[in-house]
Amino acid sequence: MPRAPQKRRLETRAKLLSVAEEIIDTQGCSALRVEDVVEKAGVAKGTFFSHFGDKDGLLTVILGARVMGFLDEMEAAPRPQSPAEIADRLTPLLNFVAQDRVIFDLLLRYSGTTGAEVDEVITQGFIRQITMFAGWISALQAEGTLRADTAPALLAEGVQAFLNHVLAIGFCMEHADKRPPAEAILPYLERWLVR
Amino acid sequence: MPRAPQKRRLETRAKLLSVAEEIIDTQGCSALRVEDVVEKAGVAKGTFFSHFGDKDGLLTVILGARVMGFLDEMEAAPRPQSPAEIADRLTPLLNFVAQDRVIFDLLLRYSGTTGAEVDEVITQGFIRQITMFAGWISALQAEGTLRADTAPALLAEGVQAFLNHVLAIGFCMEHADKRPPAEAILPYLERWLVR
DNA sequence: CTTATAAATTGACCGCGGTCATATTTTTCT
DNA sequence: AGAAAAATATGACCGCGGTCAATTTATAAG
Repeated sequence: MPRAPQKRRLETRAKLLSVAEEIIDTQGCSALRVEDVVEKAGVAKGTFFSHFGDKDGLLTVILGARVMGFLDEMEAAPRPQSPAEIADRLTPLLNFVAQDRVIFDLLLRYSGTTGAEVDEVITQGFIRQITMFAGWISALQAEGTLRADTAPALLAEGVQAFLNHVLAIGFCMEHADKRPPAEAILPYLERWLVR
Repeated sequence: MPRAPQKRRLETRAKLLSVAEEIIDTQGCSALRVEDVVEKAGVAKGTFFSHFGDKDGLLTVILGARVMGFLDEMEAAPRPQSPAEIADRLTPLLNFVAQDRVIFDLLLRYSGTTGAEVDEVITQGFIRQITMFAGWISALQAEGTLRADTAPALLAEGVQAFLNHVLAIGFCMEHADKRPPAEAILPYLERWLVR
């Protein structure tokens, strides 16, 4: 079994993460360059890759943590009572993902990982998200608000599909259709969740 | 206005395209390297980029043409009479896109471009595809087969969303769930298109 | 035919993600 | 404490997409 990491390693990792987060917060994910990170952190390039595998590995850790934060908020808020309220709950997460194509691309790459590799933060996030959707839907089905002819799991997957769809659309028309994604998704939810 | 390209330029372009297509057919899109293409075509690197802008530009031309071929087939076939038959019509295109992540990623990047830049082949392909879906749906609504409470355009967009969803899922679970995408999409179509 | 002008091509060069044999530091063992 | 072993860090190096000032080739003008 692998030995616990030494203090030095944890410090190096923390340094790399904090430098990277600062760059992301000030310049966005697209501007993140590994060479900048290692230079500002005062470590060698190889060290970066021994910690995170590749650039996506770093992004996975940082973005995964942020996604988890949004999921915490969603779970803390009262359960939505309608498609419109579901769209409301999604707003912060959608705006976060919509702000940068790099975020969307990275999340999408993991958006179907429901099986193996559950160690990945992002995978856990997706499972949690789908589970949460299914919980919302299931409760609303019981109250008679949503269609009851379809399993909550399938409906939840569909919500995920629409979510990715409006995000993808948003990235394509650079300036046209400035409608926020949470608004764009509503027509789909109303048609998909209500019978 | 720009002058017509010279014969030499057309030959160079054709050579680059044929070499690239051969590599794609034998080794797949992921294995396509610009340096290989220019070497096999006997042309300098800069020439490649003066023709296609970037690597994606080349892929756009080649994959766009192939997608158009699939759309031709779909339009030639008799109009589908049910969600299951819609899934049938989608099968060749879905299998094509599902064969390589690079194809999926590239198509997705253009999948919402309905406004400007209509000169792009892929954009035209998407518009054509959505229009075709809407046509199918509209006809089936008139026959009473599909739900008539929702505009064909919105239903067609939803089909597109599910299509991308099952493809994304397919790429995530490397080996598990070997179900072909056309089969995976059916439950969604039945719930989305029928009331 | 010669010269000016535009089109097409060239290849040295750069940026940046990623690798790996080597060096340094920390831990373990006697 | 000192030696062996394991963990960590290093930086020269590579692959490959992409750039651009300079060169060659084709077309138009005199």
